[in-house]
Amino acid sequence: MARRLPTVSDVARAAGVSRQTVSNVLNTPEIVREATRERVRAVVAELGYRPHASARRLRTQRSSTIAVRLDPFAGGISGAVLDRFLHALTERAEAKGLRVLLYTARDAADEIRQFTRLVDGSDVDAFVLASTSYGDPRTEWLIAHGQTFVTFGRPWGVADPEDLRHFWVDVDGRAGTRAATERLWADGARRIGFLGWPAGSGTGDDRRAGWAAAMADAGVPAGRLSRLSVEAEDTVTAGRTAMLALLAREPDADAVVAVSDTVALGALIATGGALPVIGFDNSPAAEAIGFSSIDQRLDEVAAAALELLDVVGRADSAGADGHRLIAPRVVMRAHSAALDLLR
Amino acid sequence: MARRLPTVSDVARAAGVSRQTVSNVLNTPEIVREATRERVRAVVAELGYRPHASARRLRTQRSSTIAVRLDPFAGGISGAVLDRFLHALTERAEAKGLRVLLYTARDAADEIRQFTRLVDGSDVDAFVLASTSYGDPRTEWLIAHGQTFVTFGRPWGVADPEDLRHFWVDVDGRAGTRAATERLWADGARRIGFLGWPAGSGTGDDRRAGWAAAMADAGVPAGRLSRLSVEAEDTVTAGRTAMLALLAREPDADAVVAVSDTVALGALIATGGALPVIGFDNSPAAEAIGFSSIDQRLDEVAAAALELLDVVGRADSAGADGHRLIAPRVVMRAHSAALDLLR
DNA sequence: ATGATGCTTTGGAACGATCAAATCAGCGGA
DNA sequence: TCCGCTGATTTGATCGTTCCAAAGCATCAT
Repeated sequence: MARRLPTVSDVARAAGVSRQTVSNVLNTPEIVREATRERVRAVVAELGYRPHASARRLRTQRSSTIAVRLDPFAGGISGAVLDRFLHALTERAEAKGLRVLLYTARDAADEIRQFTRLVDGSDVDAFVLASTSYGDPRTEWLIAHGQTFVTFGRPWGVADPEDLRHFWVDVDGRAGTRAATERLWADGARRIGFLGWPAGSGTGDDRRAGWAAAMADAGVPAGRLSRLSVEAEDTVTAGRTAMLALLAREPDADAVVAVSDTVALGALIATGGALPVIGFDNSPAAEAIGFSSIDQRLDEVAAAALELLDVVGRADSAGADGHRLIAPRVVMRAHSAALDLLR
Repeated sequence: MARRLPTVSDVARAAGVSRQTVSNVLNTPEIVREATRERVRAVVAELGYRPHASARRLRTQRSSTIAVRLDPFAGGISGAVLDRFLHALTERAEAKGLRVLLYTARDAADEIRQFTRLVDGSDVDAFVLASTSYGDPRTEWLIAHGQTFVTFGRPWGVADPEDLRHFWVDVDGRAGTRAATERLWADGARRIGFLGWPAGSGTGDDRRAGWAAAMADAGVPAGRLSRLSVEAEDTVTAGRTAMLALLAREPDADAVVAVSDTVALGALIATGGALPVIGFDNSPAAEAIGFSSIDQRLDEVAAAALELLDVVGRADSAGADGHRLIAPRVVMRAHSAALDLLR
């Protein structure tokens, strides 16, 4: 095999034009006369010509590649969220002619070392980061070094979340739990509990706020609200314990919104599936076991992230806003046979 | 920012040698005199020089990049297996100075289209494929086009699995279920059932064979064996149904080995956690809920895959054998609180 | 006719690295 | 002394693409 691949010169010769014209047909077709354009295109198709990616990158000094960190396996039932995001991102990126390069890192310092490696080798021209933390050194490094990047996750706790040097996409957790709560209310539930993470995590607080807002709008007094909300770490057992605590405090609770599928599963086990529970993440476990959950619409998130990178890339990004909030979707599931068996 | 990156010429000038010598220090240090080598290395470190990846690729016609397909999200509890493999692979690849590029494809034809795209653009110089099927057109294409690749998964049903044009790594499912069965036997179980996929899938049959072998070795007669084995599709509900069928046929079954964690979860739900069940994949769900499972040791698999690519790359690969079977490990878990609650 | 105008096309150079062949220095043997 | 040999280093060419400046060439107004 190993046939020699046709080059732009081969195409040019076969089409009776110059190299540059071929290049123009590929990159800026509008400046080439129609007849020439068609002829060149025909030859390209016939020879099966494909531009040599590395040569192009060398010349243009851009790589058309975005780097994504593949996190150390997060564990837990919802661990797959990032992987699903990654999948959606890859698919969208392909459609835009972008490559997705992976890297891993043990900690932030290690990750910054990777940044230098990838940037210095001109391997990538943008980064997509997930799960940013408070005062993240990674984003600071990227900003300081003028790198293009977008994060999946708001920069919680930063003074100016609208800072245009930091582009981000996130899921509107608040809207999600709000919608879930309203859905349960519409279905007749009146004492809807919330199992959330301990206060202090931006994401967790945001999700709790959505539930609280929906309940308040429905006229539930604040005093009752605070009794209906229980905190739990993100494990199945903690979810179970929290659910039991909730029932002890409010025996007539008639539905629950949980901050994650993991916690939701704990709640389901505690009640034997007697109460409707809506989790968060729409994880494989939720699907397999058959309970309702809030879907993050990672496909939309990925699309938005790439759109933002487009914007970042262009010089005229001054006017555009640098972030997107994606509204999640509540996926209701009838209790499955498997779930009934929990009883 | 956007400082100009130092090139090999800059280093050469600063070190008072020629470009080529710098290149030699980097690629074939042994042919450079010690004193020169050290001097160049010092300058490299001082200037923070890093070779421009695309330029090198253009010249050498190799990319130091391997492509991995990110499958359309498989769904189901065990869906994360591939993602974990991917993570392990990325980590190992980094250590070897390889980049990992992702791509997606809807079907085999689409995937072959991706092959051409990646190969023609000289983007990658090896492929890692997962979950190969019988008479896989993808591997045939890769062989026909002289591409370097390794598969995670045996070429089931191929005439000569030792075919040296097809390198593969796989998990020894048979050894895994065998070990699991022996473990249960050692713990006192005597009527150990097996919940497997319908006959015909190489992987599923292999896993069943391990259980059957262990049971036969322990002296269980063939007639009883066939009654202890039940088939189930890979869903929680099918697992539950199969478990009920097994119990109807053999009411005194006292333990179960399942072909996957999904099926295992169904079995657990059916029995309320009364019988010990060992699943396969050691998925997040197994960890979260707390039941035993067979771990595929994806880290080993990834390392082996990269080793094989090394071998493939070298010309002297004639002597080496072209595959690796990784023995999985049984992870026993005490019944967790969550599991007890299933009761 | 002439030159200005706008659109297409062209040849040469450059991107940053490595390959292949040439050069150079040092050394032993004839 | 001169030649050949070995090992270390340098020079020139090249990979495939796009950028740049300028040339070609109709068309149109002067």
